[in-house]
Amino acid sequence: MAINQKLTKRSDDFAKWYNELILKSELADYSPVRGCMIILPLGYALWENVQRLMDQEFKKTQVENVYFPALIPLSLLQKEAEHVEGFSPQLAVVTHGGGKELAEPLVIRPTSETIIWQYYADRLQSYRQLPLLINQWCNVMRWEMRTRLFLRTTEFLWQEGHTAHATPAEAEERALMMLGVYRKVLEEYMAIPCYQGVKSSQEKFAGAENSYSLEVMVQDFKAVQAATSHNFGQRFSKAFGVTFLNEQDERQHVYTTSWGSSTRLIGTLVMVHADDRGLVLPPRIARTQIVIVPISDSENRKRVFDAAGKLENTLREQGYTVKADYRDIKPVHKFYDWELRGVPLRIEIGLKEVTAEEATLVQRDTGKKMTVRQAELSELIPGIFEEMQRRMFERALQFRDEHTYVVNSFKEFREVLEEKKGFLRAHWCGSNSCENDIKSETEATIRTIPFDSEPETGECVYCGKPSGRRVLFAKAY
RNA sequence: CGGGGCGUGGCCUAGUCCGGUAAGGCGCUCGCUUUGGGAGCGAGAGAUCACUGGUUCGAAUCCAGUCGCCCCGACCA
Repeated sequence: MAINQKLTKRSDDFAKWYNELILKSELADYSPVRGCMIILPLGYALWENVQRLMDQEFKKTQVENVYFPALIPLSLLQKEAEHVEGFSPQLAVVTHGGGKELAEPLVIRPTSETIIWQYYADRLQSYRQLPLLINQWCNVMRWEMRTRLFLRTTEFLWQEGHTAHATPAEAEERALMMLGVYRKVLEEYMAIPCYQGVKSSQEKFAGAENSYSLEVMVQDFKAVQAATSHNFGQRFSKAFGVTFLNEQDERQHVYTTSWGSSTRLIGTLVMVHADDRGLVLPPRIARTQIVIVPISDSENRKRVFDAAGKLENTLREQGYTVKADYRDIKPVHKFYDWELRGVPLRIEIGLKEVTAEEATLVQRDTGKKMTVRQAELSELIPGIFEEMQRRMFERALQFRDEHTYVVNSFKEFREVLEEKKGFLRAHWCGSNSCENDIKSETEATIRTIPFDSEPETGECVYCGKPSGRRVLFAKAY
């Protein structure tokens, strides 16, 4: 029970605030294994909502769900050199089974490209079977040196989509299409504004030809990569021999993509919207959209509770997720409790309201309080939620834009990063060495080369060589 | 793997310097009074003081070692 607990302020200690918030709001808890977490009902409900919305969007693009095993023979992983090199430091390996040492070690999947393309190598034969569009919802493990609840855990839940195409253009189109799906879910449902763009060659996924990502600014001005989409070209199909006969009766390797998003989204949601009172959840993603708090003395309890119950049923019939809180504790405890848990709308109903057939509404994001006639609720609430959803997005967007700076020299780069933090739009010559030097000197990395970055001649902020466009730098989680 | 912090009822902490057989607050259970921004009184349950070894008549406390967790950095979604 998270009653009577005060939260560290964001401005005092952001990391502490974040951890306390996750634990106190009961999104998740620590587990016996370092880096693994227990996702509690509230956290899991948010994940289920993300899952449901995303799954619908995937299916609209003809993607079907599958399930591949969690255990992958080590040798399979080793077939794509760059891929295994990228992942080997992070692998969890099973060496024993049934009390005996295994002939071949099995890795717990860090991602499933290898086992999937190994399988389809023999199944794909004709262009008529393409495109292959599959996705799976599962857990993966990547051994992390440093973990953080939701944002980086050793085991996490995610979806990984995998597609195979007959042409490079189709693969590219699919990689971008799925990035668009992620963007829609983040912006429209989670109220999280995203920068979208392509990763620099050093930041891209192990084995990918091109990686795209959504980059989000959270309240301590750092960047979170919220979702990624990769075009692998023929790298995996060549490593695993995934070929088909095209319309000209020619044997050809397929072009593959993969795209993923994870429970990290929950951490991002928290870091973008939550405040010093607790979670702030957008109405479209909240587990409980409306909480009803009856307020009464013992004399009028039945009357008030009955009215609250009636309201609860009405609102539920209208399709909202509603919780009426009949616990025998002071109303003010319930206020703090549900604020901590981020419920978008609270309806207070006491003798006053019952008598006047009114209801008092309090909006979580602004704290705005208003008293309205109960009869008006059904037409008012959709507007309140729509406005809240829009307001939360706009607020996050404004925050992000206010902390995104255009810088033109390395001196300015360092100063702004040091003093103002946030994202930096700067020219970059495209060389790995400048990227690396900037990283080692400032901790900032190229988060993305944004799609909306207009061509613009300039000089690399580090070496002064010509550059054709600005890229986005930031310190990242 | 480096740097820092911390392990004492479910939670937060005092007690550790200076050894004497575990204390307070919160929460929990029961009863009564309360209920519009963190209520009150009464009764009660709940602890191998992270672990192992040592010193001692006696260890939460001293000594040695081990383990675990969190935070900050290097690796990564």
